[in-house]
Amino acid sequence: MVRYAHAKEDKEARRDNILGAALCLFLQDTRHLPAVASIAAKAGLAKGTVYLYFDTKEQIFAALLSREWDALLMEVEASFAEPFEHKASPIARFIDRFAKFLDSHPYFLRFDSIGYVQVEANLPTDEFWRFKEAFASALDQAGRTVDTSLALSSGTGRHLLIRSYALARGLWQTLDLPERLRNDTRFANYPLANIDFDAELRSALQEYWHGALTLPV
Amino acid sequence: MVRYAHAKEDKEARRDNILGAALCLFLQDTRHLPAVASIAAKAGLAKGTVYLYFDTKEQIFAALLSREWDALLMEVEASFAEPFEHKASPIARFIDRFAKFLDSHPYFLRFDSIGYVQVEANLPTDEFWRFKEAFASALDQAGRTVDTSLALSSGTGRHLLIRSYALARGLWQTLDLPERLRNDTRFANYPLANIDFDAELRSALQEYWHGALTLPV
Amino acid sequence: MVRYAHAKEDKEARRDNILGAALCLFLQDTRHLPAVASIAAKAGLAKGTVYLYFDTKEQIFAALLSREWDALLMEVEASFAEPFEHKASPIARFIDRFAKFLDSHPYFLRFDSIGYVQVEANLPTDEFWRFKEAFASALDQAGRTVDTSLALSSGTGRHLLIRSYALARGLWQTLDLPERLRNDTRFANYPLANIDFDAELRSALQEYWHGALTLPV
Amino acid sequence: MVRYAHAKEDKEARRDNILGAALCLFLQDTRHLPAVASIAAKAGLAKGTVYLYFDTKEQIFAALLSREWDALLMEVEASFAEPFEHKASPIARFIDRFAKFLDSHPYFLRFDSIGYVQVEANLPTDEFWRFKEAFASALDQAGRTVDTSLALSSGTGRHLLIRSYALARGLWQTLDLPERLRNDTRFANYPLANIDFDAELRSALQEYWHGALTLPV
DNA sequence: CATGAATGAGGTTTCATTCAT
DNA sequence: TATGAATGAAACCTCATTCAT
Repeated sequence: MVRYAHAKEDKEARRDNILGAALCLFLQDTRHLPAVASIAAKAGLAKGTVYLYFDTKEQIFAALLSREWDALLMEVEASFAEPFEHKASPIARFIDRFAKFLDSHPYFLRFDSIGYVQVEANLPTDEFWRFKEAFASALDQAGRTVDTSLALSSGTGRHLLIRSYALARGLWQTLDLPERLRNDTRFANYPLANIDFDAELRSALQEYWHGALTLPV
Repeated sequence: MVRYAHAKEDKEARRDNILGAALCLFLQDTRHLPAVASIAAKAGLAKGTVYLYFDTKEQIFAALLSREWDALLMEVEASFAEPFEHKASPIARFIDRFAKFLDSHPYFLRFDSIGYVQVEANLPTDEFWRFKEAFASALDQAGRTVDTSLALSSGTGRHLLIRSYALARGLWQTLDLPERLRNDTRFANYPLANIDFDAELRSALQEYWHGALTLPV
Repeated sequence: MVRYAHAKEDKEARRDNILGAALCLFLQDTRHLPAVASIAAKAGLAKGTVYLYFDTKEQIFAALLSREWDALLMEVEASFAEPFEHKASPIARFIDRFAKFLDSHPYFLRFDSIGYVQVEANLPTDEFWRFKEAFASALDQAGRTVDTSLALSSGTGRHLLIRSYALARGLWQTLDLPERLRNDTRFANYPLANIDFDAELRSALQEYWHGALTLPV
Repeated sequence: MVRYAHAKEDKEARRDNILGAALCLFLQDTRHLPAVASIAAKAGLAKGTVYLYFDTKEQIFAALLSREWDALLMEVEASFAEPFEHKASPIARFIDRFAKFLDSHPYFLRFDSIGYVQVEANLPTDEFWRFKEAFASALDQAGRTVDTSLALSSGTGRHLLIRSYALARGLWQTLDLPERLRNDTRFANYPLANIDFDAELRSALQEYWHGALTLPV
């Protein structure tokens, strides 16, 4: 990493560096947004430098969220856009990939959950709309892909995706418990502690998609 | 309201008073937990008085959440426990009551969302488990009522309820936007702004329950 | 203990009760004055009741201190006033009794030390002077007894006592460490932790009295 | 004073500045540790700035105490280490310098007294040990200088110093009265109010050292 | 571009004391 | 006399952000 990021590519590298540091710290305590000071320290930068790349603390996390959302929606599109294989229906493929994505990005749902509360609440208005519109349009596009793939009426795919994600997010928040309480003796007795998120999600999605596609109008 | 709440009923009234003030303030800015100072002011009390009734700021909100959860789960149980009327299946009745409850308690989902982040993260450990266990056991009971009503295998009802609520919570967080942005001109152009939460939720629940009950094992 | 202390003797018993509770709590954390609430609880009374017997929190501790001072100075007087035994000089007897008293009243020096800072600082003026004058006159009297016993010029005995006590108090503060740090591993390595207060005090007093009585004017 | 203390020397100046402000405020009410807010105000800084230089309020006062202790013990060492002059024995020189130091640092004994109660009780454990060990080792060194100068057996010097200081501290606490009471009419009648601390200390030290060095073992 | 010192609002909690009951 | 609910002034500390260097 250069010391003075004058070139555009160096700047982007530095920006990524900051994002990486923020993510890393967030993973250590997923109910709190890490302090700017600690992000800077982790990135090997001074506090002020972080503010050369982001206007606001929340902007950092909004950027991270956007990045993750893009990745997820690309995954979704791929599930439906890829050439048909006759053994796997695109829906089963979608559920599998969706669940795998969330499983391999354990911070995503935590992040999004905290994002609803902490990030959206403090994001400067402009930034907020940019963030939301990026999300909405990526979602639209993925929804259209679903429509095409499954020959649904326009807009149905988007609904399906929104609800699928709603299920995932809602389940997560119901089942997740703060790390610091995992060692507590009472944890073992907590009935919801033994539910496996991944299995639960797959099962819920199957039920939901089955219902959505078979329910008479 | 008496000045000195000596009698047990007066104490409860005061406690409720504080909870009411907290809720009222929360509704004005649903992404932040109001400060204790403002809760006290709203309730017409001194800051210290609030701490006579609650040990911790988070305890106030945990109490509010518990109270809401109890009300919701009682509603759910009622949907399934009441004598069968042949025109409405218990499921349709459940969906209707569930949606109505959330519609008439607009803060509930916001509250629960912020609760996941702010309340759980800072609640003293003991209080946390009391809170969680109350939730889990009320949920268990409601789940059993569903099992009985629909003649399901044990534990299925609880799953159905968890997923129903997950859907509600997840949808809410996807569709909700901070009040302060409702007046923004860009709001009108935001595609997800025009989706009606109540309708969306009912539709999603119908799809889900239909799927859950018809999906071959 | 009666419920309503109307009779004078009942009142005094209640007052003593409060003093006892205060002392007991103080012994558990000798660097902080216990809270009035905890004193009341320990005494089985309501907070307000304590204020029927003492105007101020500090008054409680001033009363305790006075009581201890009286006991100590009586002990001192006894050392010098008792009939001569030829094997023990009154000085050796004084040192022994003085050290024993402090050893068996472990809270005295702690109390007095904290008293200098916390009690005197907040005692209402009138109360303060009553407290100080009681001390000064008891001291005077004891000093005169020393003068008589040792045939010293007037006022010398008081000096000797003041300085003896100064040595005790100063040594205590130098050697004492907060309880919470006694378990710390670093405690073992702290050179002053191994000095025995009682032995140190006896030795210091012997040196001092020897010097005071032999130093040529 | 520069506005931004980047250079090391500027930082030290600022630190000293804060210490000075703390000391100044302490002198105005020697029984209470001043609030951080007032220290900051006095130093012309924001509250947060103070916390850039000290982790804790108590650390400020521990630093002041350490500084004073170093100065005092250097003075002590100098008394004994300087080349012999035949008119003044090192002991007389020590007593003179010691008394002068305390006379010209009127806050030292007050500070140390309040330190015993307020600082030690609340200092974070690590900081506490650093503080105590600095004291113990400076004391050890000074004690060794005394040993050498007076040809005493090892460890005797330290004892002599501890007891000398105990005498000073104890006398101070016995004779000192809160400023606010100096104007009180009753002050004039208080017998201990007329005792001059400096004279009393010198006399007590002479007696003690004479005794310590002449007492047969 | 990079730094990191300075800012200061903001928030929680404690507790001596009062006073209606 | 006894109670204990109510008070509200402190006090400490954090941290996002600014800005002189």
